[in-house]
Amino acid sequence: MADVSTSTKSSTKPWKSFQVRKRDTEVKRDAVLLTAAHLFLEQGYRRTAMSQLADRLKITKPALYHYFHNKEEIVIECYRRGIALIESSLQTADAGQTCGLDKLRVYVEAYATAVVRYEFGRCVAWLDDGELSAAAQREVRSLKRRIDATLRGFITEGQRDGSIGACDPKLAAFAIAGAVNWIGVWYQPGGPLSPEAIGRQYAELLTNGLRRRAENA
Amino acid sequence: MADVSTSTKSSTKPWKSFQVRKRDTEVKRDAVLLTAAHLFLEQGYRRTAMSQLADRLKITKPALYHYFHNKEEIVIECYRRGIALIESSLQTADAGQTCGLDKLRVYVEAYATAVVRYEFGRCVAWLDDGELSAAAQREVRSLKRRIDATLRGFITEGQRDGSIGACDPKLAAFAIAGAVNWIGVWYQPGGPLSPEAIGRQYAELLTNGLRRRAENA
Amino acid sequence: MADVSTSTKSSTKPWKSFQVRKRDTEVKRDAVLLTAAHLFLEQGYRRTAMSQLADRLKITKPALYHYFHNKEEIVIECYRRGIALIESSLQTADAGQTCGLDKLRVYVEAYATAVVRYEFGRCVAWLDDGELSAAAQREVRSLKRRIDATLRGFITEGQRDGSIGACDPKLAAFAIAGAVNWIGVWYQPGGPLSPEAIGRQYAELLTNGLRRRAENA
Amino acid sequence: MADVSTSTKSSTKPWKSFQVRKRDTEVKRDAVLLTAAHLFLEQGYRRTAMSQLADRLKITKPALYHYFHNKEEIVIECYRRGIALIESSLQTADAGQTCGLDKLRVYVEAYATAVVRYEFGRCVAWLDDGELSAAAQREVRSLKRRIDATLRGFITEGQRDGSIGACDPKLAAFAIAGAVNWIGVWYQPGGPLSPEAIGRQYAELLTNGLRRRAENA
DNA sequence: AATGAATGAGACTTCATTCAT
DNA sequence: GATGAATGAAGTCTCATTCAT
Repeated sequence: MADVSTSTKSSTKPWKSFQVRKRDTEVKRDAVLLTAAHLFLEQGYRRTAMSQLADRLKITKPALYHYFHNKEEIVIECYRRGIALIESSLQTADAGQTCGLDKLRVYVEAYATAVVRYEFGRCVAWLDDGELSAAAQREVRSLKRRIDATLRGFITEGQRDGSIGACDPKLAAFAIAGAVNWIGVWYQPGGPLSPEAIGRQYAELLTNGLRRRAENA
Repeated sequence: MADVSTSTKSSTKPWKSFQVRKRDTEVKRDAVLLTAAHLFLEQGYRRTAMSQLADRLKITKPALYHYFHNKEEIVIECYRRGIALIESSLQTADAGQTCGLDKLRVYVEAYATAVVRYEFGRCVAWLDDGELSAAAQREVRSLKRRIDATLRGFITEGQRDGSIGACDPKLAAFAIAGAVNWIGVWYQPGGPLSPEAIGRQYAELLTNGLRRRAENA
Repeated sequence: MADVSTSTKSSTKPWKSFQVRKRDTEVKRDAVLLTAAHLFLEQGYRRTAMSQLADRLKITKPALYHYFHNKEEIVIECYRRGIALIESSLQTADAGQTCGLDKLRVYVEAYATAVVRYEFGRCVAWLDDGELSAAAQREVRSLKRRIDATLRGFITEGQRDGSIGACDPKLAAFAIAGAVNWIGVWYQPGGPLSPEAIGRQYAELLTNGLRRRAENA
Repeated sequence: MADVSTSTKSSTKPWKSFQVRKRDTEVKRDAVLLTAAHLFLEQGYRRTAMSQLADRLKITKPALYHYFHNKEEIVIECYRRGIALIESSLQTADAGQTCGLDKLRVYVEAYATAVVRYEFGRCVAWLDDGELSAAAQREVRSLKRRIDATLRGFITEGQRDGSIGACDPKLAAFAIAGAVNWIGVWYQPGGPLSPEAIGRQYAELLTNGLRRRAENA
C-alpha cells in the first residue's frame, strides 16, 4: 500500500484513480473474507466475534460494516465462494469415465481436492449451516443435495454396470461425503501432502477400500 | 410439593430416605444430560441456551445449577458418558481377528455402531471440542487420539501382514474417523436401518471399498 | 419493600408467598411502564435509551428485559393502557345528548379529560406511532380512526339537525383532535387546573368557539 | 463533472465565476434543506439518518458536510426559514381589525395558512425541539413564545372589549396553537383544499366555534 | 430442592462525523 | 468541491450465572 504510486501505470496523477481505489476495496473485501474463513474454521461461526475479526485485520469493528452488511453476509459470501469453487472443480470430473465406480472415483477426488485446497471449500464442507438464515440455508443445502445426489447416482450406476457391489447407496454416499467434509476439521495448510495427493488417496480409499488388490495395487 | 411425604408409597418413613433421594437426583441428572445432548446435537453447544434446556425439561434455570455447576460441566459429562460408551464398545472389538484388515473392520464396525446407537457417542464424535476448557479438551482429545492411534496401528499392521495395500495410514485413519464422526450430522433415530446394520455397512465400505469383489461379494 | 412483613396478612410464613411475589412483579412492571411513559413524553421514544429508563428506576438494564421482551413492547403496552383508558372514558360520553353539537361537546370533554388525566392517554395522543412495528401501528391507528370517525359523525349529525354550521367535517375533526392531542406537549401534572376543568374548557372552546354569546355565556 | 466548464453557457470564462458558483451552492443548500424538511416531517428528526438524506439527494454523505456543519445545523436552518416565513405571514395579520376576536381570527388564519403552505413552517410547528441544542432551542422557543403571547394578548383584549367570552386565555391559546401545529401531522400537499381554504376554516372554527350562528352563518 | 428476580459481560449494529485523496 | 473509507460513541439485546427466599 505504501508503494501504490509505483504500481499505478500512469504516474502523472497525484491521487489514486477510481479504478485503483475500487480494486483496493475488492482486495480488502477479499482479505476480510479470507480472515473470516480462517476464524470460522478455527472456532466456528458463533464463537467468532466481529471484534476478533476486526482485530486480526487491524481495522475497527465498524469498518467491517463498510464491506459487509452484517456478520451473516460474511459467512454467506464464504459459502458462495466455496460453492463456486467446488462446483467448478466438480464440473471437470464427470467426463470420460466408463463405469460408475470410475466416475465416482474421479468425482470424489475432485471434491476432496477442492475441499483441501480452498478455505472457502472447507467452509462449505464443515461449517454448520444451522447458523444461517432460512434463505441462505436453502442456497447451501441445494449444493449439498446436488453433490449427494450425484454421489448416489454414480453408486447406483455402478451397481447396475457391475463395477460396484451391493450396498445402500444412501449410506455409502453419506460415508463418502462425511469423510471428505471432515477434512475441514483436521487439515492445516502447509503439511507435507499436496491437495491433489490427499484428494487422490481419499478417492482411492473410499472407492477401492483398503484391501490390497492383486491386480492393481 | 409440600406434602411429598404422603405421596411416597412407604408411609413408614416421614421423608424419603437418602437412598431414594439420591436415586431421584441421579434420574434427573440423567434427564438433563440426555436432553442437553439432543439439543447440542441439534443446534450445537453455543447456540443452546441454558434457558432452552430448562424449558424443554420443564424446570427453571437455577434448578439446572443444582445438578451441574455450569454449562460446560454438562457437555463434559456428555463427553464422558460418550467416551465410556465408545470405549466399552471398542474393547470387545480387538479380539479374535487374524489380520490387520479384519481387526480394523471389526473395530470400525464397533465404533460406528456406538456412534449411531448412543446420543452421547454422537456428542463425542460430532461436537466441537473447541468450546471446552483446556482441561476438558485434554480429556476428550486423549480418547480421540487413542482411537486414531488404534486405527493407524491396525492399518500399519495390515500393511505388514499384507492384508492392506499401500496408503498413508494417517490419511486413511482420518478418512475413516471422518466418515464415522459425520454420522452425528445426518443420523436421526427412528430410521429404517438398525445401528448394527449401519455400523456393518460403514465398516464394509471403509475397509473393502465399494468395488465389487469376485470372491466374496 | 422494607416493611413487606407487615403488609402480608399471615405473618406465620417466613418468606413471601407466591401471591406477594407475583404482586411485586406487577407493581414493578407498572413502575417500568409509568417511568417509561414519562420519559417518552419528555423526550420521545427514540431518544429514550433503555439505560436511562433503567437508571431512573434504579435497576440494571438487563433487569428491564425481565419485565418486557424489548423496547417496543414497552411503548406498545403504554399505548394499550392509554387506549383502554381513553376508550372507557369515551364510552360514558355518548349518552343523553339531544343534538350533534351537544354530543360532540360531551365527547370532546371526555377525550380531553382522559388525555390530561392519564400519562398513558397522553402517550396515545402524542407519541409518534411511526416508531412502532406494522402490527402495533394497526392497533393504535384503529383507535385513532375510531375517534376520528366518531368526531366526524357527530359533526355531520349536528349539521343535519341544525346545531352545527357549515364546515368541512374532516377538517373540523382534525382541528379538534389536534388541539386535544397537543395537550401532551405542554401539560405538566401539578398545575392549578384540574383535568376536568381543562377538559371542560377545551370542549367549550372547540365547540362553541371563543365569541361571547348573548344567551348562555 | 470534470468538463463542467464546457456545459456552462458563456464559454468565455474558463471557470464559473464566483457569483455563479455561489448561486449554485445556494441552490444546492436549498435542495438539501427542502429534502431534509420532508424527511424530518415524514419520520422525525431522530429517525432520519444523514445517509438517507444523502441518498435521496443522490449525493454522498460527506458532500452534505460541505453545505452544513452537522445534522443539527440542518434542522436549525429549517426552523429559521420556517420562523421567517411564519413571522412574515403574521406581520400582515395585525392590521385593520377593530376587536380582539377579529384580530385573533385574522392572526390564526395567517398562522394556519403559513403552516399549511410551507414545509419549513410545518417543521417549526411540528418538529420536536427537544432534539436541538440549548442555544438552538432558545431561538425556536422565542418564536413560539411570541406567537403564544400574541394569541393570549388578543384573547385578553377581546375579553376586555367584549368580543370574547370568559375563558382561560392561556388554555385557549394552547388549544388554538395545538390545533394549528397538529396540521403538520396530517397535511399532505396535493389535497383538494388550498392552504388558504384550510387556514380560513381553521380560523373560523377556532374563533367562532362550530355552533351555527343565526346572524352570520 | 427449587424459584423469581437480578446482574455483568459482551455480542451485533447504527450513525454522525472526519480523513486522505 | 467531492469521494470512498474509516472511526468512536452509543444503543439494543442475550446469556450464563447468582442471590434471597
